[in-house]
Amino acid sequence: MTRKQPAKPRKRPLQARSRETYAAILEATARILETEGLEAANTNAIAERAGVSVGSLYQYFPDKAAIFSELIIASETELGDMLETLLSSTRGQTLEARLDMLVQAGVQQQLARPQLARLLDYLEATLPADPKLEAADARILKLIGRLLQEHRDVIRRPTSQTTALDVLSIVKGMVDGASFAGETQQRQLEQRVMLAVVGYLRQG
Amino acid sequence: MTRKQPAKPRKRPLQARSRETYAAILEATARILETEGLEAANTNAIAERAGVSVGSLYQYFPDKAAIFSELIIASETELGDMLETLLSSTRGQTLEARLDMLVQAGVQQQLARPQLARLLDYLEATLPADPKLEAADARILKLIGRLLQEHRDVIRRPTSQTTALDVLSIVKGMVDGASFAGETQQRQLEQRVMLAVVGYLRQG
DNA sequence: TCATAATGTGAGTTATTGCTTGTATTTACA
DNA sequence: TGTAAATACAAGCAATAACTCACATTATGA
Repeated sequence: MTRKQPAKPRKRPLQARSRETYAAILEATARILETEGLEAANTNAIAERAGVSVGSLYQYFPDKAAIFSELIIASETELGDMLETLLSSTRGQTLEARLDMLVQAGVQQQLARPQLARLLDYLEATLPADPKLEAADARILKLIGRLLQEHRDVIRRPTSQTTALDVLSIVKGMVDGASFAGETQQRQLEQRVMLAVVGYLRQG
Repeated sequence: MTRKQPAKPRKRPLQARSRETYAAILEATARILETEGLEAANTNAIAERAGVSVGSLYQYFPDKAAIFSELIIASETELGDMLETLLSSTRGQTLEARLDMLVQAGVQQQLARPQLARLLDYLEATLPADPKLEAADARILKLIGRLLQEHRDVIRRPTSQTTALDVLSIVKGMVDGASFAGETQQRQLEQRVMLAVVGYLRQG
């Protein structure tokens, strides 16, 4: 995984059978990552846990890094979808109400599998650049940015990409810290995250 | 590194020569981690980069995980020392002024070697438990907690360990996010972090 | 029904990894 | 200066890694 170009993609799973194999590999990787860590997530172990052969694994993923990339993309796509739905279904409500939904979604996802979320965040910084991954990333920031834009009259901060990133970083940082300390109560954590996010946006 | 008890410590470096070897190993590890990532940080590579033999490495570290542990401890001790000095030298000043110093110290350290800081944060969650590491960790939280305690009259939040951890998490999260996005201007970032931290403490 | 494509297998190859061990060199100090 | 302790070296071992390939099985559709 020494920072190189992403290798050429392999065959796409077409039939139902191969789509299951593909999904099993991703889920097995996630499970190993969150229970045994990065160093335990080798391709032999992944294949075994997924109940398939290494050969099958390499039919759909050009190398190990590609599996990690796909995991991150899936996770970010999921979050992006949630945010998109949330934003359009709460149009007209107050900023605080909408932010609350947004924070809820973010905390929920990061807290559902905290070890995994933390690890994927780290991996994203070291994986070979992947346009699909960058797109999924940009989409989330753009969605947050749009929310801020729609309420710019009640926000003191400039409604820039930087502000959107700050909001996202606060959520991730606080959930990481809390879950590391063993906290699992989602509601309380959400409320504290809201304090920080709203406080940040109201000041300055 | 599959989550086991920390192995018995090896010999301590006594003479000047061995203290240099020891330090070189730590610094080489840090450099590899921040430039090539976790998977590249194997003991052979570390020894080579440090300009010593593997044998020497294993004279001072029982295993690879111990090197990482030591790196984290060193980093947290450094931050702890800074906070301690800062807190005692600013007694009597306002909360905002003191927080500003504190945030400055935190941002400075996390932004000086962002890749490394991010990686050490991740490693801390997967390394075998180490009492020294936990102590260094607890010390930082206690210092932040003490600051909050001394100004509890102007803070709306309960001055608990949780609040201290939240503050630390906000700083780490925002610096991680910003450095990932390529931001390097320390002063501006500090100001935004202050907005979040102060906003968080003033609300609720 | 049968040819072809899609999917699956896992032993095997090559390289690397964490770590040990026997030996050589340097230092402290009596 | 001599010797024991401290320090350094690096060849090499056993384990494990990423990944390939020749072959087997299953699905598709004409």
